[in-house]
Amino acid sequence: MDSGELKKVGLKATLPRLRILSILEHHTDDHMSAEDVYRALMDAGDETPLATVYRVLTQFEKAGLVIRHNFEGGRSVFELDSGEHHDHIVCLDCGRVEEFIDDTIEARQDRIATQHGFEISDHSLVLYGHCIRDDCPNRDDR
Amino acid sequence: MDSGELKKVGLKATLPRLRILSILEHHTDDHMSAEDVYRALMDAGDETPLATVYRVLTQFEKAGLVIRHNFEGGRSVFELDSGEHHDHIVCLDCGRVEEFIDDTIEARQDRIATQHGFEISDHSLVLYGHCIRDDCPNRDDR
DNA sequence: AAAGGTATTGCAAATCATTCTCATTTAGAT
DNA sequence: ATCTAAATGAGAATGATTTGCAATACCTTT
Repeated sequence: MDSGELKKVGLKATLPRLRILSILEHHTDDHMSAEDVYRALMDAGDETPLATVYRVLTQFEKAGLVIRHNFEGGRSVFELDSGEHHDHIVCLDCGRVEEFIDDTIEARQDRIATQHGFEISDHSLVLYGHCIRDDCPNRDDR
Repeated sequence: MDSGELKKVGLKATLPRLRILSILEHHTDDHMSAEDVYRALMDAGDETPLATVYRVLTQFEKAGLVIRHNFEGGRSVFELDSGEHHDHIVCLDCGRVEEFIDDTIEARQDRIATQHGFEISDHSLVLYGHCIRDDCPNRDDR
């Protein structure tokens, strides 16, 4: 168990925290909602209540272990902070999330912020669209 | 009253809708939450319930009159659709919102979406930072 | 290895933003 | 002026997330 990971950021290595960290590390989809994590715990036989999942995820966020995203639809998704910043493309049909980085865009953003008298501390760029894949239930609506 | 505005997009010109449209048009801050609109109505002496505000704003969104944004913090903000797409810079201290457009970024986004096999339908680019202005209560925290 | 103090958990209830139900009212057509 | 479908008002319902508090588990001290 990587209880060291937790202590390193000043968090006690408790069972719920270790379990949730492990799930975030091993799950196929990097981007999980609190509900997703909760269900993954259940599937693993751990009856950790949803409230604890939220609490732990928020602690992880504060500690810099995870990043919280507010994609469309009101619910938050969390991903382990790999240290490398990136932006996202979200499929509105199947919910698939892809990551990308574009240095030109990054550079432009900084310039724009400066021009407007802002000291930028963070940014969020999310492209929403429809992915062209067989396994995507391309909705006919819209 | 611009009841024509509403009929043009296929909405009956009802009192609540006219009032809310008027508020969106005349308010100093272009970006208002449902709660903001609700309070503005109250201040004007109209006791339109919050539920109606939400309903009307959602109808306006569907009709293309307003755009809904999901900035940080879970709450949605609405702005009249001027027809010209733009992105946002939000000050984390005073909440001020500025708008900008950058053609280079726009073009890059399309390219990235295509490269990833996505047909882009929308995007959201929000820069979060701290603005350097006297009237901004530059918090000492962080 | 056992004890103690404090952070953390579990549970249930609370909160927040937003949506829905349904009876009543109203805009706009006849 | 009348009628009908659509819209509103009021309050309850919902879904996501947070919080209060008593019970429990870490980690340090002995």
